[in-house]
Amino acid sequence: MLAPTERAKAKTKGKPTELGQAIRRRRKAMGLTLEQVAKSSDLTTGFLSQVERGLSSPSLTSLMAIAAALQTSIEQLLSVPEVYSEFVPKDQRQTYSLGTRGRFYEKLGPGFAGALFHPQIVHRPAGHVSEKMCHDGEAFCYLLSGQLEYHLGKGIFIMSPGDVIHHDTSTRHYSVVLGENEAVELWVTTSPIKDTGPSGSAAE
Amino acid sequence: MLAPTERAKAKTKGKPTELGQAIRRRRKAMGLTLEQVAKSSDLTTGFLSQVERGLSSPSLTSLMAIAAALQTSIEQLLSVPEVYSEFVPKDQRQTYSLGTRGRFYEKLGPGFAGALFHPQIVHRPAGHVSEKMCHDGEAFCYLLSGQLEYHLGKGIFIMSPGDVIHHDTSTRHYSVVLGENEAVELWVTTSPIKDTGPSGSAAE
DNA sequence: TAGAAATTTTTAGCCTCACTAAGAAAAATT
DNA sequence: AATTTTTCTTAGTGAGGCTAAAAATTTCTA
Repeated sequence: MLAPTERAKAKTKGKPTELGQAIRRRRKAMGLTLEQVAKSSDLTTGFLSQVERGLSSPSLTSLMAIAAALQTSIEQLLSVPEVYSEFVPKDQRQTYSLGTRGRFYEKLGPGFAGALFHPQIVHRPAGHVSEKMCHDGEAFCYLLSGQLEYHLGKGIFIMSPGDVIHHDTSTRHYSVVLGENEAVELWVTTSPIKDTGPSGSAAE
Repeated sequence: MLAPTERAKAKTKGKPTELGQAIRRRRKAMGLTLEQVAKSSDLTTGFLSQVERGLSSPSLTSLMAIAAALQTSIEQLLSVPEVYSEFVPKDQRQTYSLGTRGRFYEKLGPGFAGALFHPQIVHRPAGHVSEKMCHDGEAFCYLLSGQLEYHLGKGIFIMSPGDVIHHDTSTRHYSVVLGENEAVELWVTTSPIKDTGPSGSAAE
C-alpha cells in the first residue's frame, strides 16, 4: 500500500499523457493557438501547455471546457485515434469458424486503433439459435440473406433481406434463423467480436 | 468574470452529476456494493458515495480506476445511453432525395437517443462524384451493388459488391461511382447524416 | 537577417477540492 | 427485534488544479 503522497503520484501516470497529446493534436489540426483555446475554455495558456505536455491533469469540468473549445467530445479526446484505414475486398475477408454447427464469422478488417465500430459478417445455418445476450454497447445489423426471428426485449421481429435493426445491447436480445437456408448478417457493434459478438456460443 | 472561488464552484455543475448517476446505475446493474467497488478501485466508500450523488468529482485517474472496477470505459460512463430501439423492415425505409442528379438516401431508422451509429443506405447514379470530405468521426461502408472508386488519403480502392471500407473520417476521402450502373452503399457513421453524410452535396 | 510579434514554456504560489478515516444513519438480513 | 451490511455524513489534510507573470522559443515581417 502506497503512502498517500506516493499513491497520488502513481495515479497521475498513464492516460493524462495520451490525453495531452490528443488535445495538442486536435488543437493544431484546427489551427488554434493555446491563447485561443485558453480564451474559449476560460483557462490559461500556461495550464493548457502543461496539460498538453502531461505535466498537469485537468479536472473533468476543465476537460469539458477544453473539449468544447476544440469542438470535440471528451470521448474523442480520451480515445486516441491513429490514422489507420483498411479496405477489405470481399475475397480477402478473414474467416473464423467456431466449430459450432456451421456458424462462422467473416471479420471485416481489424479496424484502426481506437475505432468504435467492430464490423463483421456472420453466417448461421438454418435453425440456429443464438445465445440470449444483454451487455453494454450498441449493435446494428443488416440482413443480407436468409430469414431471422429477432427477439429484442419483449419485441419479436421477423427479418428479411434488406431489413435492419439497431439497438442498445443492454436490452436482452437473441435471434433464430428461420426456414431452410442459412442467414448471412452484416453486423456493426461497439464491442470487439471475440468478446461479445452478436451471438455467443456457450449456450449452444 | 467570476472571482476565483465562484468560478471554481460554477465549473462543478453539469456533467459530474450525470456521471454520478451513470456510475451508480452501472454499479447496481452489476450487483456490486460501494465497498466492493471501493476496494477494486482503491478508493473509499465515502468518496464513491459522494461521486455518485454528485457531491464530488473524481480526477481522471480516479475515474479510470472506477471504470475499471465497473468493467466499463470512461466513454460509457460519460455517455448515458437510453433504451430506444427500432427495427426497420426494408419496405419501411424513409427516403430522402436531395434533388441532385438522382442521388438519394434511405435512412435506416432514427436511432435511439445517444446512439453512436448513424446508419443509412445511399443510392448514387453512375458517374456521381462525392464531395471531398475531411472531418472528425468514423465511417464504415459496405457496398451492396455497383462499383466505386474510393479515394482515402493517398490511397485509391476499387470497390465491388461485398467489399467494405472502414476508416477515420479525419482522413480526406471521396468516391466516384464507376460504370453504367448506380451504386448502393450501406453506411454506418458516427456523424448524423444530415450534417456530414458520406457525401456532401455542395460541390456538385 | 535582425528585430518585432506571437506563441509556448517556466516558475512560484494560492487555495480549493479530491479524497481520507471514522462514526452515524439507513437499509437489508436473519 | 436484533444484527449485519451498506450508505451517508463529518471534519480535515495536503496536493495538485490552476493562476499570473516572466522568460524562452518560435514565427513572421520588413
